[in-house]
Amino acid sequence: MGADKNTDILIAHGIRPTANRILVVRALLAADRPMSLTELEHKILTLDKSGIFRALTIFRDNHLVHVIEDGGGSARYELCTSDGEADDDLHVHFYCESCHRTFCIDNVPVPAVSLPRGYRPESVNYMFKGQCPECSGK
Amino acid sequence: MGADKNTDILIAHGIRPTANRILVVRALLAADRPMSLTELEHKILTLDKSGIFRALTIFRDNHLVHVIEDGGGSARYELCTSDGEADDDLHVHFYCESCHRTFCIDNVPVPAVSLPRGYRPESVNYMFKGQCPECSGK
DNA sequence: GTTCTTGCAAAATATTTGCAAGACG
DNA sequence: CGTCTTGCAAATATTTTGCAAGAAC
Repeated sequence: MGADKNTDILIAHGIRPTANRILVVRALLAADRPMSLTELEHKILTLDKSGIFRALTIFRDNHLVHVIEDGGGSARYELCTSDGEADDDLHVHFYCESCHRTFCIDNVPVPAVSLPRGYRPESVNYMFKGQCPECSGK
Repeated sequence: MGADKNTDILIAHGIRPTANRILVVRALLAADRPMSLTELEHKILTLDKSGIFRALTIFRDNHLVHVIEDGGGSARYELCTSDGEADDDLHVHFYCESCHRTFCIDNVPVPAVSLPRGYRPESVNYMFKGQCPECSGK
């Protein structure tokens, strides 16, 4: 194992741990909610958005991040908590239409449904839209 | 009631039935799956995309269409089958990553979950991504 | 005539790619 | 040296708005 936790995460997923990729992993770890490309761009000032995008693309292909579409017209990325390709750490998300943040409802797993014959699902996304606790009280 | 079914749908939702809006309703009715703005633009040649967009915006505000985000980076619209604002006609959707179509899984309703206190959901979206029957066989 | 709607253009936002220079093995 | 990565720019794609002309009430 390497000396750095973020480095280990990358290596464990078969991704070469370059300096930029470690920055992206760190930013995702520090965030407590799924981040959009633009949000990451503002958070990682030393790295161009195309660099972040390419890192995220690799992460997605190597099952290191989930991609979810919120209702705000942009994709969001969050680190997978499970190892491997199972993607079995899925939980419900909530997009607040007032503050435009996307929350993880960590303790609410995505309920399973069975699909008709022939469909081969590879990922699933259960997303609410509405008012978050902070905004619904205002 | 008016003479035309599409006109009636619009009036029933409190939307003035202009010629362009009737065209958009007709296109949505004719499609058997949720349509993106671009798809509708190609289908309705006589109407500019901003006109379609504004019609869809009104439809959404008046609960005549659902908006779902597929995995392909664009929003899709489908007619609500229920009346009123209940939005209780929700079903699961499936986005095919090969042919980039979005399917309604009509006979699979969205399973309910309970959210933590404070969240005020207004809509919900349960979306699979993967291979559709047609593409998974290839 | 006042309000609503339309068409065109263009702004705003988001995503993705080309390419040459540099880093790495 | 050959491959992978980076940074900058720019091309795409999508969504949204401004505004003047026209239609509806």
